[in-house]
Amino acid sequence: MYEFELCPRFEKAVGLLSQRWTALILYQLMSGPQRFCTMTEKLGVNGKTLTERLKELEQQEFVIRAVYPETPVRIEYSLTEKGMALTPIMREIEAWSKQWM
Amino acid sequence: MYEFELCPRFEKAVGLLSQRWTALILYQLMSGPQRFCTMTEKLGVNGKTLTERLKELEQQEFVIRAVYPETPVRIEYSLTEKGMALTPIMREIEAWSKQWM
DNA sequence: TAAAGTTAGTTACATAAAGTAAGTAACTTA
DNA sequence: TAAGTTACTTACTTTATGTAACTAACTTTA
Repeated sequence: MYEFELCPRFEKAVGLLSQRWTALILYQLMSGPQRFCTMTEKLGVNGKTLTERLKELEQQEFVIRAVYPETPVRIEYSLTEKGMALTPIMREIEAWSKQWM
Repeated sequence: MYEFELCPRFEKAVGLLSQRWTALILYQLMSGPQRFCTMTEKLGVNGKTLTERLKELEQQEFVIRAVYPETPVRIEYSLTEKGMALTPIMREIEAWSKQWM
């Protein structure tokens, strides 16, 4: 019934960034690999939601999960090339927020 | 209990764009002033949510509401300078989506 | 070697946000 | 005067998110 005249790729990209926490998770990972617990603390996101988001981001190849079988086990999340490519968007948001917020 | 180490302005900006529909509404308005009904049709957003979003965006001075007492009445929403300043962000999202989506 | 600690989650339940569909109000045209 | 248009609002349902306690695997300490 509705006409979707927007570019579907753009809509999909916005849909991704519009999901709560997703943009902040990606931004956080831009400063380097991070562990689960660090991310919950730094972002204030609850564990359940972070689990969901990281799984989605892993499936969509924004994020890689690396397991280091140390003592205790260390699991680190980091950005793929696709994820890294979001950096210019974040830089623009930063620039805008500095000027207008 | 949590440490928020992110720049609060950046967080606020991301929070704005992370709200469902907000980014698409702003993007839609970048192509010029729009009426309520046009926006519901083009975006597929329901009236209640569009009302809420437009009120928020008006309060935060991203959007101006103009009433034209014609027959029938015409109400148009358009971007303020603050709203227009979001264009580079949208352009980056567009560029990214073309390459990676 | 058993208790306590650390890490990365999961589960059950409560609350908040968003969606749907029908309704309202002001006005005009046929 | 009935029907149409526009811009919403309201009541109700569904979905998403949050909280807090729990599990599982492993290690350190007493």
